[in-house]
Amino acid sequence: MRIPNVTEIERRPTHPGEMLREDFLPEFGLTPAELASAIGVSRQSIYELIGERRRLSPEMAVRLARLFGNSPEFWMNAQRAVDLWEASQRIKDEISEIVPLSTT
Amino acid sequence: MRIPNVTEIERRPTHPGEMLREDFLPEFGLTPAELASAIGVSRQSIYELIGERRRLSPEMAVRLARLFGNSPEFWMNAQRAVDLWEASQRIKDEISEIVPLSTT
DNA sequence: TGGATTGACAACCGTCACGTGACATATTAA
DNA sequence: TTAATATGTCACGTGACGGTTGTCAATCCA
Repeated sequence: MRIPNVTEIERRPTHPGEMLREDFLPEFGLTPAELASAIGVSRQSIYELIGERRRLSPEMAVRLARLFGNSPEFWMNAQRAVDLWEASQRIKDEISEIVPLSTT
Repeated sequence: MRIPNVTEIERRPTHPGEMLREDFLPEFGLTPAELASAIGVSRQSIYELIGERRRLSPEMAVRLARLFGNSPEFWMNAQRAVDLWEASQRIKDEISEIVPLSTT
């Protein structure tokens, strides 16, 4: 069974902001404002993130990983999936015109 | 033997532009200009990339993957490593002040 | 020699992460 | 109930950055 490439997935992957809002904040009993002060960013940055109006930056990944005890890569994976999905959607037409180099 | 986290690596990880310049272009016998036209971007975009003056964008990852027959994630991995390394360096002091939540 | 290619530069545009300030609406404490 | 605090959103400004277009000297090559 073939493993689908991320660019082929039909539905938009889970935004890291949703993970934060749905899983991490409830699990650790944190409000957005508390999270913000805990990792040293503005309240607005957190609200933008959990509202999925902002991408998760590498800096934010490092901060969150430090607080929650997981890896920056964990957070970046989620964002990368969204980024690639959106990029693929956006330039779908141009991609199909790129002729893959034959590896023979 | 513990596997080091990317944020702990002392030296800057390999920039995807270096991979392009050192490995892919020679291997496939492509000039930067040829690559640019093959994937539908400006010459300048490629020069900036292989000169490591620009990060590899998700769109670029999708384009390169299509041409070279590998995955967008392959290209994004390289860029992510650089991003996390640079972010960690940049906010090193602030990170050490973030108190990890006890998971007990 | 002369045309095409190369690599670098500047100018410009649009997007975006981030902080600050403000404000109406809860929520909580006295 | 009233005062203080917390919440969620909006607007604004800034700096960084990906991308294109245009230019130009240097180089390659037919």
